[in-house]
Amino acid sequence: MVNIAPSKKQMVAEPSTEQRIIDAARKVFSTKGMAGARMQEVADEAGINKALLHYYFRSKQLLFEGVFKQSAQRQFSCIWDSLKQCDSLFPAIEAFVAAYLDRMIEEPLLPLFIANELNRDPKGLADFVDRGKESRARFLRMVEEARKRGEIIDIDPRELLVNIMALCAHPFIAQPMLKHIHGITDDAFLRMIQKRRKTVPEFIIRSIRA
Amino acid sequence: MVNIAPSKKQMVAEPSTEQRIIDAARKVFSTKGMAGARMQEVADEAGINKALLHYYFRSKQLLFEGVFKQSAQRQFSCIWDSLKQCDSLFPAIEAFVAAYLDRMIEEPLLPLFIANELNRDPKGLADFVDRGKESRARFLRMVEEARKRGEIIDIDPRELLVNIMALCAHPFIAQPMLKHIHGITDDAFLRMIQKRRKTVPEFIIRSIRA
DNA sequence: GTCTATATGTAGATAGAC
DNA sequence: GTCTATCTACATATAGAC
Repeated sequence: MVNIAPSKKQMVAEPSTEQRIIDAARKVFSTKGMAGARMQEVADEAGINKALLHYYFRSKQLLFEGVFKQSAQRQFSCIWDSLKQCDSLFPAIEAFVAAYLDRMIEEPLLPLFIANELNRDPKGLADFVDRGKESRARFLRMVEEARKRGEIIDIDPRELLVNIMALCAHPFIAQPMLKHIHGITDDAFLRMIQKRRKTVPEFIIRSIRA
Repeated sequence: MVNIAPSKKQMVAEPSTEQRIIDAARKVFSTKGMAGARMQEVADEAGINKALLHYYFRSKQLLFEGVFKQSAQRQFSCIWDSLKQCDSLFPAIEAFVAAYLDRMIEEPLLPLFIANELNRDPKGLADFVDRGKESRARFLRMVEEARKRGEIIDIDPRELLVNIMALCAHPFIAQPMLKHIHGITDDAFLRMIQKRRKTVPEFIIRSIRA
């Protein structure tokens, strides 16, 4: 009797077919985009065939939406929820940057993916973007109040927010260019991002502190 | 005799067919990407038919490369040439940002386009990216020397360069999101970018000045 | 140079056996 | 649930008339 852990329905086991499909699709759609992705490639990546893809998700469009909406939702909630416990500006900036970078480390291709999707169909993601509405408004108020109290210089709160997001997201969007220019590996890139968890908030706060 | 300016080979005239194709292709490829673009759409946009596209450019791939390499080359030379007359850091940053933003105003979809292309084929653009090699090295030295002279704080020159490019490029990459979030028009977006020609260098210099 | 008509390849989707 | 084989649609590309 060798089999000491019989059919307990995958206690240690490999992920389900559906999960394998989702993971494969995320990978392929992220690198190739919706139009460039091929169902055949998703199937190969998942170790199954095309027909089974259509059995689980009726069409390419539905597969895409399923995968993408899940990622986008997680993205926006991670980022904006990070502000909920903060009530002064500088800690809020630190928390926001940390949450943003941590999330991107999980899914480095997502920013480019989202940018493309929004470019292709600006209305399509309105729901997800709006999900963070209150947190964003609250952040803008925090900036405005800090400005009135004379803690920071005179800056348009929306412009500050754009700058923060730029400093977080752009290294990932330009990742291949950075790797080429600086001749670095995936590993060195990750270390650079880890450093930025500290340097980006410093950079921002230095430039707005009164 | 009404025709006072006869066949002087298009003095005022409309652009050549080839130029119309290039303009149309740039527009379609920029918005849809290589994979999502359709030759039929390029033809419609140029006011001709598909067969004529293949007469001028043998294949979709060649059309894409022609249009894209032209844009990318112009992009990198515009940006890096702006540094040539500068020999101190702060004016160099101002010139760089201005050149970057001006170029992007000309072709707002280009940053996203380049990011996608580099993601799809990291080797493909090596030549263009390397075109700015000396200017980039020179900029990094300027940062290093300013640091040694105590004019700026202790910062990794490459990280500073990433931050500058992020603050320039990202608003264009995230343009649809910004438009949605802030509920602004194309016109208001352009005004925001014009403001950034001034505010971005200020933002950067404030954060690095010793 | 510009067109209409057509050939060729390929990707998404389905049918049906196991 | 998973497979093989096939259908259908469409996009690139070509042939050939004008």
